[in-house]
Amino acid sequence: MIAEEELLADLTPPQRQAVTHIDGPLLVLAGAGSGKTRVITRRVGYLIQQGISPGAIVAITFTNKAADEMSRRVGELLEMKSGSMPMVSTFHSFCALMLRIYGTAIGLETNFTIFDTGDTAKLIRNACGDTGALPTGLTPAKIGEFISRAKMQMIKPEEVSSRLELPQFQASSLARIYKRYEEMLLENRALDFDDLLLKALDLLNNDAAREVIHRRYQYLLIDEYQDTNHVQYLLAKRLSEHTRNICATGDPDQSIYGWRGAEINNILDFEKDFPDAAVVFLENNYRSTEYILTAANSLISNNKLRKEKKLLAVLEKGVKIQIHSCDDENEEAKTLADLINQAQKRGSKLKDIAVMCRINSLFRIVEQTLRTREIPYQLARGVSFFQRREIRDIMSYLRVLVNPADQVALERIVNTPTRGIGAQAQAALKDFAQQNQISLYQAILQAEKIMTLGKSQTNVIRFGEMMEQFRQRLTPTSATEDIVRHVTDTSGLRTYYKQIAQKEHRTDELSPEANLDEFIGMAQKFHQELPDGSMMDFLSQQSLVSDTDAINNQTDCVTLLTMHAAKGLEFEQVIILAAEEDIIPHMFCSGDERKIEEERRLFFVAMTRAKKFLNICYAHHRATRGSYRPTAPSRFIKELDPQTVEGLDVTELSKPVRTNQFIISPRKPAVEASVPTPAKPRCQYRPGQRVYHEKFGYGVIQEIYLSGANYLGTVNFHTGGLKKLVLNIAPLQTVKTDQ
DNA sequence: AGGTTAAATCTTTTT
DNA sequence: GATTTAACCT
Repeated sequence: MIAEEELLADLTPPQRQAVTHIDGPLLVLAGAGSGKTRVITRRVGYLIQQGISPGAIVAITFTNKAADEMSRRVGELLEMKSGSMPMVSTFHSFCALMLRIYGTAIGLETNFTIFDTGDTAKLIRNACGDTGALPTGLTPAKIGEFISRAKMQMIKPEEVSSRLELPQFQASSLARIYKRYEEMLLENRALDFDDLLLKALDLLNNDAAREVIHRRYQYLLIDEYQDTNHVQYLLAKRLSEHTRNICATGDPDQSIYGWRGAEINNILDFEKDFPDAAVVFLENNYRSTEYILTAANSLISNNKLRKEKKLLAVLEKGVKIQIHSCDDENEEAKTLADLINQAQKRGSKLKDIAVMCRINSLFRIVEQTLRTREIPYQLARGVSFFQRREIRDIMSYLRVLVNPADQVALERIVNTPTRGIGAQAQAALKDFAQQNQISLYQAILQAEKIMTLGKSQTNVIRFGEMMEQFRQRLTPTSATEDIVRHVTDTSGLRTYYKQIAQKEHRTDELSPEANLDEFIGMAQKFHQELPDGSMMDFLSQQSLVSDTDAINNQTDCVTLLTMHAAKGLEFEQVIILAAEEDIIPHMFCSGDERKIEEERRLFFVAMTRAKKFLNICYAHHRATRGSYRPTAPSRFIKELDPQTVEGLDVTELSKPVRTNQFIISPRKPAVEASVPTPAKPRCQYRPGQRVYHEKFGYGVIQEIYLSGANYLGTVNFHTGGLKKLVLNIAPLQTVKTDQ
């Protein structure tokens, strides 16, 4: 245990004030890069140093990665054994844990499965089938979002039409689907992400459970408080009401999850909720150089609904922000690769560079370019691994073992790999289950009684026996890793995917089988880190991973991430791509000033991740969803203090924001195809038109121009990219290009 | 009727 | 660009 002086030695007065505050509510308004993580870590250390039991402390972070990081730092600080560490976790993980331990108090089966968005969509699809209503124009995913929003506002199915403004024809069917969806969750013994929070709240409203939990946790810290939603707010109040020891840290200017129900007012009204709260402002920025901060300040000051505040620079002026104007997304990707090469020449490490984008889909071209230029990169997409077919398959097996009521998982694996239990057989099983009021799994175990199964009967019996055998292996003492390996090998999954790979003779490094092995590796790691952890805990952990969790700080490569995923991180150099209207701010905002302010905060978050170098790129044309369109630079570029930027052509910013017409590139004179040009060959095509080419398939014409006696044009093909073609004769003819 | 192919439609961010 | 729907062909 280290001495008090050591804990406080290198802190500024406000930091010290936050760290040494022990009892009663505390609000730390910490600007970007103001040493917030350090303050939280030290405060946890200080509390323990003052004799508070580590087990009485809960610190809530926004991601699991942040939780691990903080845990590590606290451990380092106090040189503690892992056994007596404070709880550091995300809201969702913490709630899941409470529910696993105390859930029986509110009648919850504690082996519940956690349903992710994919499972949820499946359930909604089924719920629509049952209620016989799929509202037109709504996808299961959309309905899922709607239900999630309703749940976070604690609106019950029967309150949908009265508490939400919806057209009547939608309200009633949505309410019906929502109701059925909730029933089905119950039947599956499953909780969705929202349920984790809601049931935890139920738990805290239960006198017996609350008393135990209150006795256990005496000090609550919540980071990124500006991004908590209403239910999390209620949880926070409940969790701290007995001691009033609540410490919230955050920054209203970094609230970027409003679309997910986060309420910025939680942090703005903290002092109303806790009138005796001590408030500490951390305004010195120790991360970024002055030019970057001045620019960030000038940007964010455009938000009208905001408390005036400034980030104060501590570091030197540094380098101005570089703006890069590019022709299209290909040139942008080239610029990016050049910037990275420059940084390498300068002596920077690749892992100190981040490439940020508003939307994931824009990374496709970037990835291609980085691969051809042989620049190693990592994409912050932790969840995508768990979306893969083979991973969902193996996880479904494990889920059924832990929770046989999990019908979504069971339906997935009953005929994967194919074992002669087809659609009719599955329907027969479901019929039998419904008639006898038993679960699908129980029906499978009673297959010998179901004559309607016909030829499939023996297959079903064999499947049931196999699953039961797996279940017997799953004892509290069995190693998770062994079960995962055993199931992968004996269920037939491995051979199934091996065969598929052979048939398609694909030899990519990320084969399904390799992914299965990687998953086994994850189970192994889990078992090493947590020898007492059960399969249930393993599955819980895997379903609550986030994109940011996948970021690896060890390997030396460029990190590609969305601006949202960048929250809480910092890099020596940040390169922002596609700073264009309709991308950031996203077209989804459509003039809604509050939404645009959130987009501005998002841009602010992205900028303030940079320590020394900040590059902002935009293109004049961009191919999105197959069609090639002109774009305009983001209004946020115009809002940056001109003194802090370099390479900006102001005239480009004053161009008309958007037209529906094709803008003719000044460098390659184009001819409007509709304008008759008498003595010249006729052109039957025009920009934006969809065309078919025998060799390249479908594509969209980008521009047309006259070259000698022929009309030439570039066409963006869905497969194969840009091609130059002769357009005045049909069919389209390819010409040689330098591309 | 079933299976293939063309056209139309929808595009954010994530625990 | 991906996915879903409509249309077409055998």
